[in-house]
Amino acid sequence: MFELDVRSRKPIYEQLIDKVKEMVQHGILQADEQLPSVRTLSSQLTVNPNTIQKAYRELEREGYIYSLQGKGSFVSPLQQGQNESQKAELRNELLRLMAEAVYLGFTALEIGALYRQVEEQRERGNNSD
Amino acid sequence: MFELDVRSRKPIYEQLIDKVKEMVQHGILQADEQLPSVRTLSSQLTVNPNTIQKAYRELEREGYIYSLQGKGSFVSPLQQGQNESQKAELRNELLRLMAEAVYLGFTALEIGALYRQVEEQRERGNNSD
Amino acid sequence: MFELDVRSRKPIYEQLIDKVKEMVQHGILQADEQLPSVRTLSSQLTVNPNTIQKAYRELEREGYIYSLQGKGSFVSPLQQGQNESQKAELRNELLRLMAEAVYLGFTALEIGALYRQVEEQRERGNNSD
Amino acid sequence: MFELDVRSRKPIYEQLIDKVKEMVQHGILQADEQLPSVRTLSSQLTVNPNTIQKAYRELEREGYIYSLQGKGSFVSPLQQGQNESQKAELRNELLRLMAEAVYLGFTALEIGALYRQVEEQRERGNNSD
DNA sequence: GTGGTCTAGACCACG
DNA sequence: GTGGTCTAGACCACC
Repeated sequence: MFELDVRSRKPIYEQLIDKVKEMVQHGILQADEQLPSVRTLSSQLTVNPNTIQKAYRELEREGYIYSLQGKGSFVSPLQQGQNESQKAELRNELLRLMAEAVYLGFTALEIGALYRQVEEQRERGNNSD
Repeated sequence: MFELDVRSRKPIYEQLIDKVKEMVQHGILQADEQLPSVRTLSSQLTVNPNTIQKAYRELEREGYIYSLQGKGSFVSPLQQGQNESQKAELRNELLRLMAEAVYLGFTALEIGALYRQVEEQRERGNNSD
Repeated sequence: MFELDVRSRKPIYEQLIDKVKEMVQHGILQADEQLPSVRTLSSQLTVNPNTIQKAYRELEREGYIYSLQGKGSFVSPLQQGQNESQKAELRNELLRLMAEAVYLGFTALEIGALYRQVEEQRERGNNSD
Repeated sequence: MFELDVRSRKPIYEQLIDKVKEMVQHGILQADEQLPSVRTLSSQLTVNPNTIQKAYRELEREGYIYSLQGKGSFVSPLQQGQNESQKAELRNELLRLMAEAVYLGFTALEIGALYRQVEEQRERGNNSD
């Protein structure tokens, strides 16, 4: 289900966060769908439970998932228009990366193509409901 | 000249790398212009010389600056069309952030605006020669 | 295990890099085998941890080793056919040294013998699995 | 005459040493031919005289050139079969580089081709006497 | 003067 | 436990 690269320089818990976000964004994980438990995922991925815990906690903080005491973790329904500070931070990151991309020679066309790629993946996910 | 946040979670040397890149990308630092010496910057920022050196070394590795032995560090002239692996990595990062942005409700217009903002800053830098 | 010459003109971290490469090339260190930790090696060699870390970091950059977060450093399995720029640089170095060797009177036979020596050490290492 | 890369990480004096050796090995500089004076070369290359001095001193130490008091520096005639310690050191360097080359996937054919390339350049130089 | 190497030792992030 | 970051400060190589 999740594929992690333990050799990567990126911390495992961050990789896990990104994977879950990606699946939520692509509609692979639907709203209110239950996520695997910490214990299950830990043994499936042969990763320390604390690492899974840390990823879930961060996903909850960012509003991607919510947890019910004793029941488990679930995907949050999309709530657009909130998280203004989160959006501001993301905007800065995007600016930084775009500036670097333009400097390295990316054209407006290439960047536009990246955007369209994102849109397509999103629609494909939504149609498979 | 450079403003650092020593309390940030982002390492000082990375903050410095980003600042220098930004100034190069915006044309604030021009090609072949000399950067402050490791020692000078170290005392200006009250940061250890090794930390500055680490940042400069990474900037050199990424092709943003070069150093002349016994003379100091200088801004590299722009050489587009190289660093293919660097560009591939950047493309992935951009995809990831855009997907997150779209999910959080950014519209195509907003993202286009970010791109135009990058372009404007670049032109403003180049015109101030 | 490793012998260093602290009085040599060659930096300690470079000596260490060369030693590790040699042991990997000769099969003394096998793929996915764990290297001594930075701290352990540091105290064994009575060399500062930062110096060991610098060597390990460069070895990782060159693809000879990889590190698992919180677990340690390990020998990379051999992946031929990559690192084209690395190979190009090496080719130039070899050309330079061979030209010097020929000038100093090395015969084709002697140089061929060196090559066979390399091959033999490699096979001896692989057979001792 | 000499082309130096001041941006290279390799010290200028070493680059100069290599260039002179190369020209001697290829027969471009003939035995007993006079080299440019330190002062001349210094202004031609816009390099510090001390740097040229250092290169010439090292070339003399290695037996590539000799200097006559007040007259200048001259190319040494080839004296094969001497410098045993020099040859031993060179043999070690060659072994080290070849081992790395083989590890990175160089074939015996490729290495043989490098040797033939050296031989050809040598003959071309000798025929142009 | 410049950057490069190294030490001694603290603190943090990750698992 | 592991490696990663940072400081304070010494010494060296290069120009």
